[in-house]
Amino acid sequence: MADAYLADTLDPRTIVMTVRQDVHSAGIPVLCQSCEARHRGICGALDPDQLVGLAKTSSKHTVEPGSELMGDAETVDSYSNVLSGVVKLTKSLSDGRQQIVALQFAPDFLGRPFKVESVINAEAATAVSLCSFPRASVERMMRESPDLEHRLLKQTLNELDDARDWMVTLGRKTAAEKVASFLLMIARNIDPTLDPNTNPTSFELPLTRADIADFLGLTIETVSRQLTRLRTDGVIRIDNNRHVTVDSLARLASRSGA
Amino acid sequence: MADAYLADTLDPRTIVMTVRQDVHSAGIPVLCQSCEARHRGICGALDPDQLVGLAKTSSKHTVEPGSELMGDAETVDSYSNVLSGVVKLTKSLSDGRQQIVALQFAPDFLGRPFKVESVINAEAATAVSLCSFPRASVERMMRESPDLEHRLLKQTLNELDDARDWMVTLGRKTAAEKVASFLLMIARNIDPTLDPNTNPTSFELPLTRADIADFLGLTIETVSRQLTRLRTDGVIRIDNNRHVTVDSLARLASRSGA
DNA sequence: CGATAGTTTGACACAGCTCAATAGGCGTGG
DNA sequence: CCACGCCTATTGAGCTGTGTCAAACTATCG
Repeated sequence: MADAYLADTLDPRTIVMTVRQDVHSAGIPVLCQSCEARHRGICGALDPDQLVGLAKTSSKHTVEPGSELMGDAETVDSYSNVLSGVVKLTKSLSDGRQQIVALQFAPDFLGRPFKVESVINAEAATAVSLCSFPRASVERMMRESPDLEHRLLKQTLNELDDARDWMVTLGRKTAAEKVASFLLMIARNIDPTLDPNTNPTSFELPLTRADIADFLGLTIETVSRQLTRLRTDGVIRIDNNRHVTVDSLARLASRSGA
Repeated sequence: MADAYLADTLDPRTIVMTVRQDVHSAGIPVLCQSCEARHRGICGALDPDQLVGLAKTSSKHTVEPGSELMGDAETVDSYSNVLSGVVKLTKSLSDGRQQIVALQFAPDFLGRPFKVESVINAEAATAVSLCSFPRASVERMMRESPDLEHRLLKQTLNELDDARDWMVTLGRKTAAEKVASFLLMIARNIDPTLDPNTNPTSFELPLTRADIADFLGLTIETVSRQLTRLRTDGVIRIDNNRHVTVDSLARLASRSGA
């Protein structure tokens, strides 16, 4: 969580270009140059000048799995982009029952604008690297750049679509279908370019069994039983509890209820 | 879903005002004057000139319970504001299992911008009155008025919060808690000014038992049993299957698991 | 190599589902 | 005004998928 951000922006390469507003990486802070969020994420809405401004107060850092990123009922004082890893957003009932309401992957924007208090918990599911901005900077940028708000609206609409898709999974699918849906969703998010016909695929599960249960509205035991069922039926292979190989995505999809 | 919208906007009263950009209802189309959406909804983002422009192509109309407002995989060519009544948004699995993923009340904006196809179904749960705009008009307004997009972002963020709250209900609550949560949610949405201490409260259920079941991820029978249980326990009273009276909202809330 | 955290497996219980019958609300027509 | 039929809601009886509790297994790491 160091604040060594000025170092990067003072790098000589930052000011290599002479022509302003040039084609591509002209005038772009080094901090941002190889950043995925600049292309697919919300930073893509900013021009080089704005990026330089934002980069002055932003910082990259990496956190351990399990770290709290945003506490329930805590005041939110910064926003972040997820650069790598997986963040889980959770909500809890007073008696401790928990539900994961979303997973965030790179280059998602993390934080809830226009609300001082958050009733959601954000926690690193895996090792996560983030690029964080002070709340005030983001809100100023948003006022200056309608395109930034536009991108945020688009991401929010996508998250809303995802949330509603997941509501169907939670409300209407069987345990077996839930687990298959989960694996499918992970496969697609870990490798967004994944072609349904590209078989086999393999990936690391970013969540423990307990997390998967909290995401699917099931118990650990039921998740485990359904995974072994998929394994014994030859739909997936599992190594080291975390590494999953799917021979036929279509076969997995046919078990997901969609 | 008739296209008789010009009738209203040609009404002479529409062009009564002479002073432009004036304090309050100056220059505001009659169509909009007593419209809740102009105050609490997204139309509040528009100045009188813009309102006049939008009103030219907009139309109020009323539909019967059960009418489809937006078909699965149908091309969306208009957006609407809900002026009264309740719209249910549903999603279905291929074998017919259904989940209601949201209810929309006045003055919600109805439609999914930036996507030509919708994978969601919208259906009138009660009699519904709408104010509809051609897709193109709304999108032009959005480009012209960042504040409009800002309001849309805010509504979308609220809907996302609602969806995630409901995910907890679907994934982690018992049948009894689900039904109590549902009644509480309806009570709050029918009368948004509802003070938790204002007792008793009473309202019409906008949904059939089947709809409630689809919203809660339960069966009709379970919903019915839980309602009778709440009734025999004296938490609610039910007349004519639809009219519910809650003597103590706090007592209902304590059964909702929140 | 033991300790710890995560996972799997088994036996059993129970919440909620299924199927079936009954009851109530409401409009239509006699 | 009642009789009928239709649709919706309730109630009952039994079943089953998923939860609960407990024990065994496995991976990882000091």
